[in-house]
Amino acid sequence: MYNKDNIEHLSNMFDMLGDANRLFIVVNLLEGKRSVSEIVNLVGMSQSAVSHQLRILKDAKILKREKVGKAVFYSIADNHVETIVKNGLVHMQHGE
Amino acid sequence: MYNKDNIEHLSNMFDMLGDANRLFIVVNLLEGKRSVSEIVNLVGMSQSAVSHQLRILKDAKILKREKVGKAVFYSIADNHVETIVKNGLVHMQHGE
DNA sequence: ATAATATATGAGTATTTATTCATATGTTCA
DNA sequence: TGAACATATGAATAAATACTCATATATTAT
Repeated sequence: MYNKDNIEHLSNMFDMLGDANRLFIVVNLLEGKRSVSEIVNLVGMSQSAVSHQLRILKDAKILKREKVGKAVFYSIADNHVETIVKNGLVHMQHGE
Repeated sequence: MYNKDNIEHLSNMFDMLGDANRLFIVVNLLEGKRSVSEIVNLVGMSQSAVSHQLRILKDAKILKREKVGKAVFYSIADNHVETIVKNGLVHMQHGE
Protein backbone atom coordinates (compact mmCIF):
# COMPACT_ATOMS: atom_id res chain seq x y z
CA MET A 1 0.00 0.00 0.00
CA TYR A 2 0.98 3.60 -0.39
CA ASN A 3 2.81 5.81 2.03
CA LYS A 4 0.47 8.23 3.75
CA ASP A 5 3.03 11.01 3.67
CA ASN A 6 3.35 10.67 -0.08
CA ILE A 7 -0.38 10.82 -0.42
CA GLU A 8 -0.59 13.90 1.70
CA HIS A 9 2.20 15.55 -0.22
CA LEU A 10 0.57 14.68 -3.51
CA SER A 11 -2.77 15.96 -2.34
CA ASN A 12 -1.15 19.28 -1.48
CA MET A 13 0.22 19.46 -4.95
CA PHE A 14 -3.12 18.63 -6.52
CA ASP A 15 -4.72 21.17 -4.26
CA MET A 16 -2.42 23.87 -5.60
CA LEU A 17 -3.30 22.91 -9.15
CA GLY A 18 -6.97 22.56 -8.32
CA ASP A 19 -7.82 26.16 -8.93
CA ALA A 20 -8.43 27.19 -12.52
CA ASN A 21 -6.57 30.47 -12.22
CA ARG A 22 -3.55 28.91 -10.60
CA LEU A 23 -3.48 26.05 -13.06
CA PHE A 24 -3.76 28.52 -15.90
CA ILE A 25 -0.72 30.34 -14.56
CA VAL A 26 1.25 27.13 -14.24
CA VAL A 27 0.28 25.94 -17.70
CA ASN A 28 1.45 29.19 -19.20
CA LEU A 29 4.74 28.82 -17.40
CA LEU A 30 5.28 25.49 -19.15
CA GLU A 31 6.57 27.64 -22.00
CA GLY A 32 9.11 29.38 -19.83
CA LYS A 33 9.49 32.02 -17.17
CA ARG A 34 7.21 35.04 -17.13
CA SER A 35 7.18 38.27 -15.19
CA VAL A 36 4.34 39.10 -12.86
CA SER A 37 2.94 41.70 -15.23
CA GLU A 38 3.04 39.27 -18.13
CA ILE A 39 1.13 36.80 -16.00
CA VAL A 40 -1.37 39.46 -15.02
CA ASN A 41 -2.08 40.09 -18.68
CA LEU A 42 -2.33 36.42 -19.55
CA VAL A 43 -4.64 35.40 -16.77
CA GLY A 44 -6.79 38.50 -16.52
CA MET A 45 -6.88 38.83 -12.76
CA SER A 46 -5.91 41.88 -10.76
CA GLN A 47 -2.22 42.42 -10.03
CA SER A 48 -2.90 41.89 -6.36
CA ALA A 49 -4.78 38.66 -6.82
CA VAL A 50 -2.05 37.33 -9.08
CA SER A 51 0.61 38.29 -6.59
CA HIS A 52 -1.22 36.51 -3.80
CA GLN A 53 -1.55 33.37 -5.87
CA LEU A 54 2.06 33.47 -6.98
CA ARG A 55 3.11 33.63 -3.37
CA ILE A 56 0.98 30.60 -2.59
CA LEU A 57 2.45 28.69 -5.51
CA LYS A 58 5.96 29.68 -4.53
CA ASP A 59 5.45 28.70 -0.89
CA ALA A 60 4.16 25.33 -2.06
CA LYS A 61 7.28 24.94 -4.20
CA ILE A 62 5.28 24.72 -7.36
CA LEU A 63 6.99 27.82 -8.71
CA LYS A 64 10.27 29.52 -8.09
CA ARG A 65 10.97 33.22 -8.05
CA GLU A 66 13.76 35.19 -9.62
CA LYS A 67 14.19 38.92 -9.38
CA VAL A 68 15.69 40.87 -12.27
CA GLY A 69 15.78 44.62 -11.80
CA LYS A 70 12.34 45.76 -10.87
CA ALA A 71 10.68 42.77 -12.46
CA VAL A 72 10.12 39.41 -10.85
CA PHE A 73 10.02 36.27 -12.92
CA TYR A 74 8.28 33.09 -11.94
CA SER A 75 8.91 29.68 -13.40
CA ILE A 76 8.01 26.09 -12.69
CA ALA A 77 9.99 24.81 -9.74
CA ASP A 78 10.94 21.36 -10.94
CA ASN A 79 10.16 18.72 -13.48
CA HIS A 80 7.85 16.77 -11.19
CA VAL A 81 5.42 19.65 -11.35
CA GLU A 82 5.95 19.96 -15.06
CA THR A 83 5.34 16.29 -15.69
CA ILE A 84 2.22 16.11 -13.58
CA VAL A 85 0.68 19.08 -15.33
CA LYS A 86 1.66 17.87 -18.79
CA ASN A 87 0.32 14.40 -18.12
CA GLY A 88 -2.90 15.91 -16.94
CA LEU A 89 -3.28 18.00 -20.05
CA VAL A 90 -2.61 15.03 -22.28
CA HIS A 91 -5.38 13.14 -20.59
CA MET A 92 -7.80 15.99 -20.92
CA GLN A 93 -7.18 16.27 -24.61
CA HIS A 94 -7.91 12.63 -25.27
CA GLY A 95 -11.66 13.01 -24.99
CA GLU A 96 -14.08 12.02 -22.25
CA MET B 1 -1.51 27.47 -26.29
CA TYR B 2 -3.83 25.35 -24.26
CA ASN B 3 -7.59 25.23 -24.39
CA LYS B 4 -9.16 27.04 -21.46
CA ASP B 5 -11.91 24.45 -21.15
CA ASN B 6 -9.36 21.69 -20.81
CA ILE B 7 -7.58 23.65 -18.15
CA GLU B 8 -10.76 24.21 -16.24
CA HIS B 9 -11.70 20.58 -16.52
CA LEU B 10 -8.27 19.51 -15.37
CA SER B 11 -8.35 21.94 -12.46
CA ASN B 12 -11.63 20.42 -11.34
CA MET B 13 -10.05 17.03 -11.40
CA PHE B 14 -7.02 18.22 -9.44
CA ASP B 15 -9.36 19.92 -7.01
CA MET B 16 -11.12 16.63 -6.33
CA LEU B 17 -7.78 14.95 -5.69
CA GLY B 18 -6.52 17.90 -3.69
CA ASP B 19 -7.90 16.72 -0.40
CA ALA B 20 -5.87 14.15 1.51
CA ASN B 21 -8.88 12.10 2.54
CA ARG B 22 -10.35 11.99 -0.92
CA LEU B 23 -7.02 11.17 -2.50
CA PHE B 24 -6.50 8.44 0.05
CA ILE B 25 -9.82 6.93 -0.95
CA VAL B 26 -8.97 7.10 -4.63
CA VAL B 27 -5.52 5.63 -4.12
CA ASN B 28 -7.00 2.71 -2.23
CA LEU B 29 -9.43 2.14 -5.06
CA LEU B 30 -6.50 1.70 -7.44
CA GLU B 31 -6.49 -1.85 -6.16
CA GLY B 32 -10.10 -2.44 -7.04
CA LYS B 33 -13.63 -1.68 -5.96
CA ARG B 34 -14.47 -1.32 -2.31
CA SER B 35 -17.70 -1.02 -0.38
CA VAL B 36 -18.49 2.07 1.63
CA SER B 37 -17.87 0.31 4.91
CA GLU B 38 -14.52 -1.00 3.71
CA ILE B 39 -13.61 2.53 2.76
CA VAL B 40 -14.75 3.82 6.12
CA ASN B 41 -12.39 1.41 7.82
CA LEU B 42 -9.48 2.24 5.54
CA VAL B 43 -9.69 5.98 5.75
CA GLY B 44 -10.79 6.35 9.35
CA MET B 45 -13.43 9.00 8.87
CA SER B 46 -17.03 8.79 9.98
CA GLN B 47 -19.47 6.93 7.76
CA SER B 48 -21.28 10.15 7.08
CA ALA B 49 -18.19 12.06 6.10
CA VAL B 50 -17.10 9.24 3.81
CA SER B 51 -20.50 9.11 2.20
CA HIS B 52 -20.45 12.83 1.55
CA GLN B 53 -17.04 12.63 -0.05
CA LEU B 54 -17.98 9.61 -2.14
CA ARG B 55 -20.92 11.52 -3.47
CA ILE B 56 -18.68 14.42 -4.40
CA LEU B 57 -16.25 12.09 -6.14
CA LYS B 58 -19.04 10.34 -7.98
CA ASP B 59 -20.63 13.60 -9.11
CA ALA B 60 -17.25 14.71 -10.40
CA LYS B 61 -16.99 11.44 -12.31
CA ILE B 62 -13.86 10.44 -10.48
CA LEU B 63 -15.60 7.37 -9.11
CA LYS B 64 -18.48 5.24 -10.18
CA ARG B 65 -21.06 3.57 -8.02
CA GLU B 66 -22.44 0.08 -8.11
CA LYS B 67 -25.03 -1.31 -5.79
CA VAL B 68 -24.97 -4.98 -4.77
CA GLY B 69 -27.55 -5.99 -2.24
CA LYS B 70 -27.38 -3.64 0.66
CA ALA B 71 -23.80 -2.74 -0.04
CA VAL B 72 -22.57 -0.08 -2.43
CA PHE B 73 -19.25 -0.43 -4.16
CA TYR B 74 -17.22 2.43 -5.49
CA SER B 75 -14.46 2.20 -8.05
CA ILE B 76 -12.36 4.50 -10.18
CA ALA B 77 -14.42 5.86 -13.03
CA ASP B 78 -11.95 5.64 -15.89
CA ASN B 79 -8.33 5.22 -16.73
CA HIS B 80 -7.66 8.93 -17.07
CA VAL B 81 -8.20 9.27 -13.37
CA GLU B 82 -6.17 6.18 -12.73
CA THR B 83 -3.26 7.37 -14.82
CA ILE B 84 -3.19 10.83 -13.31
CA VAL B 85 -3.13 9.46 -9.79
CA LYS B 86 -0.55 6.80 -10.58
CA ASN B 87 1.71 9.31 -12.32
CA GLY B 88 1.42 11.57 -9.34
CA LEU B 89 2.41 8.82 -6.95
CA VAL B 90 5.38 7.87 -9.07
CA HIS B 91 6.61 11.42 -8.92
CA MET B 92 6.18 11.63 -5.21
CA GLN B 93 8.18 8.49 -4.66
CA HIS B 94 11.14 9.70 -6.68
CA GLY B 95 12.14 12.25 -4.12
CA GLU B 96 11.74 15.86 -5.29
C1' DA C 1 -43.96 -6.99 10.02
C1' DT C 2 -39.90 -5.93 12.63
C1' DA C 3 -35.23 -5.62 13.53
C1' DA C 4 -30.68 -5.18 11.92
C1' DT C 5 -27.45 -3.57 8.69
C1' DA C 6 -25.64 -0.45 5.02
C1' DT C 7 -25.67 3.83 2.93
C1' DA C 8 -27.38 8.57 1.99
C1' DT C 9 -28.81 13.10 3.04
C1' DG C 10 -30.12 17.75 5.02
C1' DA C 11 -29.14 21.32 8.26
C1' DG C 12 -25.92 23.62 10.88
C1' DT C 13 -21.27 25.17 11.80
C1' DA C 14 -16.45 26.16 11.70
C1' DT C 15 -12.63 26.63 8.78
C1' DT C 16 -10.37 27.69 4.64
C1' DT C 17 -9.85 30.30 0.67
C1' DA C 18 -9.86 33.81 -3.09
C1' DT C 19 -10.69 38.12 -3.87
C1' DT C 20 -10.62 43.41 -3.32
C1' DC C 21 -8.90 47.63 -1.60
C1' DA C 22 -5.49 50.39 0.18
C1' DT C 23 -0.93 50.86 0.91
C1' DA C 24 3.93 49.43 1.46
C1' DT C 25 8.35 48.17 -0.53
C1' DG C 26 11.83 48.08 -3.88
C1' DT C 27 13.97 49.59 -8.27
C1' DT C 28 15.11 52.58 -12.15
C1' DC C 29 15.26 56.91 -14.41
C1' DA C 30 15.20 61.95 -14.83
C1' DT D 1 15.89 63.51 -4.59
C1' DG D 2 11.61 62.57 -6.46
C1' DA D 3 8.56 60.54 -9.84
C1' DA D 4 7.27 56.39 -12.18
C1' DC D 5 6.97 51.68 -12.42
C1' DA D 6 6.73 46.76 -10.66
C1' DT D 7 5.58 43.79 -7.12
C1' DA D 8 4.13 42.52 -2.40
C1' DT D 9 1.33 42.57 1.59
C1' DG D 10 -2.24 43.11 5.39
C1' DA D 11 -6.94 43.52 6.61
C1' DA D 12 -11.57 42.71 5.49
C1' DT D 13 -15.11 40.12 3.36
C1' DA D 14 -17.68 36.77 0.81
C1' DA D 15 -17.93 32.28 -0.84
C1' DA D 16 -16.74 27.49 -0.74
C1' DT D 17 -15.81 23.50 1.85
C1' DA D 18 -15.58 19.55 5.12
C1' DC D 19 -17.09 18.12 8.84
C1' DT D 20 -20.89 16.48 12.69
C1' DC D 21 -25.28 15.15 14.20
C1' DA D 22 -29.65 13.45 13.49
C1' DT D 23 -32.42 11.05 10.64
C1' DA D 24 -34.06 9.00 6.24
C1' DT D 25 -33.98 5.29 2.87
C1' DA D 26 -33.07 0.75 1.20
C1' DT D 27 -32.06 -4.10 1.70
C1' DT D 28 -31.85 -8.47 4.01
C1' DA D 29 -32.96 -11.71 7.70
C1' DT D 30 -35.91 -13.46 11.46
